[in-house]
Amino acid sequence: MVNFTENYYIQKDRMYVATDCIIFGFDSGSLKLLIFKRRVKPFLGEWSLIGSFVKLNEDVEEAAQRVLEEITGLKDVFMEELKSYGKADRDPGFRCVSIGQYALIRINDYDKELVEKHGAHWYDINEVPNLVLDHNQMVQDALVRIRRKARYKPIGFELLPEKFTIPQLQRLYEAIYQKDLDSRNFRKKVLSLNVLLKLDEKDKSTSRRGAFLYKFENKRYRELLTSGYNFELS
Amino acid sequence: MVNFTENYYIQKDRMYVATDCIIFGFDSGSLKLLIFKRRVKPFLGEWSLIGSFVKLNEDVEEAAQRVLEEITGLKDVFMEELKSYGKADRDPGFRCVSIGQYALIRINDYDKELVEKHGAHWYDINEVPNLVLDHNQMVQDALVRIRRKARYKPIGFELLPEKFTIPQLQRLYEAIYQKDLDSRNFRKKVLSLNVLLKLDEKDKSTSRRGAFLYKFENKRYRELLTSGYNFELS
DNA sequence: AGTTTTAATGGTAAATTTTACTGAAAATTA
DNA sequence: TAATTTTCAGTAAAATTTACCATTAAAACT
Repeated sequence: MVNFTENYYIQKDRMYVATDCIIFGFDSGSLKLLIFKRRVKPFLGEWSLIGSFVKLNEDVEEAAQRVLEEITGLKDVFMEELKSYGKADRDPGFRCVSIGQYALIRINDYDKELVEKHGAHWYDINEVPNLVLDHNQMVQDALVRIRRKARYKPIGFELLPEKFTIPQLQRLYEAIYQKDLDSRNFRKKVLSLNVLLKLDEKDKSTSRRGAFLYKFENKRYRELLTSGYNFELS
Repeated sequence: MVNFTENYYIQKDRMYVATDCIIFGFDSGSLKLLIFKRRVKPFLGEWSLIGSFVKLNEDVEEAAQRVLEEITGLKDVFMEELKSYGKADRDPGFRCVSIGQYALIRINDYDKELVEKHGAHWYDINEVPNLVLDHNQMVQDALVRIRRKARYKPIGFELLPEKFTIPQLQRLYEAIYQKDLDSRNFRKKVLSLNVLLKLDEKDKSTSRRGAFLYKFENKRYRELLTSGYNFELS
């Protein structure tokens, strides 16, 4: 919510706008959330999402991208607004409306040192500890959102490396939907969407036989969209 | 966005939060939007959504309900957050983040005099004039949202009178999805959802034969939800 | 070298859902 | 009482989803 390292001088009779990032990754078959141990008061030592005030001359979206880059070293991360959190009493110190934004990142791309420097930790989505303020609510809302959105927009690919196998993709969707999928039916369905490019390479890290690698063809997807196509993967 | 009748003294070096309401109704087979001719500077005489600053001691949601009640006389209207509009330069006068909220109202319930007193007008969704600031964008975003959401949540009923006929419901969905639906298939589908209660009354205002009236059973719907049911109406 | 093991694939048949379509019933108007 | 209009019921074809079996490719283990 509020990053006091920025040394703002807070005034009680003013409205502030902040943004908080709900950062998701995918690893070892489950969704992960990146959270931070606060190093400043208030809430020193407690777990929290990462966030910042929105500056007067800065777009809300810019603020979120700025925070995310400071923490992960990544630019142009997939990020979308979740919703605003606008209860008058949500922050006991002063009045602040926070705009929640969820980010999907490829968990191996980020700058590990940078992340550790900020006291961050990846938590399995089912083991997230208590967070400050309404941050647990934000996480739950974000999960509901991506579970819905993954059905009709290809956001899942933001969580995978550029090259991935069908079984990997399936494990991702199983983690998102929290249910097992039939591998043959999943393959049939996803390939029928016509947005995956099969490569000549195999990934042999997880199986003996090895599985073919694929790429998501964003350009193709956008073209199809213009002619009434709709992505659907449940 | 900003209601200057409230006589705020705006300061350039501060952040403000406002809320704007995208108010939808349904009448004569099409979706309508309630907009206002501004009676104060700036943008005097131009069309605009209705909105207000969010007060320091007020939830964002409360602010929206307050505005809506001032204008339509209605309390407890169905309203949900759309998204925030946070571009730094969106308002030329000062820095203001607006939280867009869309409301669905039963078009005959509102207080006509009150609405007229505020210089308001219902516009067909396809004939909305130029609005101030980014308000046209808000309307478009809200339309996309309800077109999506109507598929999986029973929000449509918020736009109809408590008692409605199946053909009425169908015309509503046709207006939302902008495509014709087969009446027999629509009826079959909607009745199979098990959330409509058939009444003994008929509505004869639109046809000779008269069509049976139905009610949406919210309680039933909520019960079904708890056991893995999902509403879907396309 | 051959057998076992394990995950990745290709395929097919049953079950379910969606789509397309015809016609009768109920009331009003002429 | 005939014509008109809108509601509403049922069924067959088409498409999609689901539930399975079988084969393949490569590594691991005799």
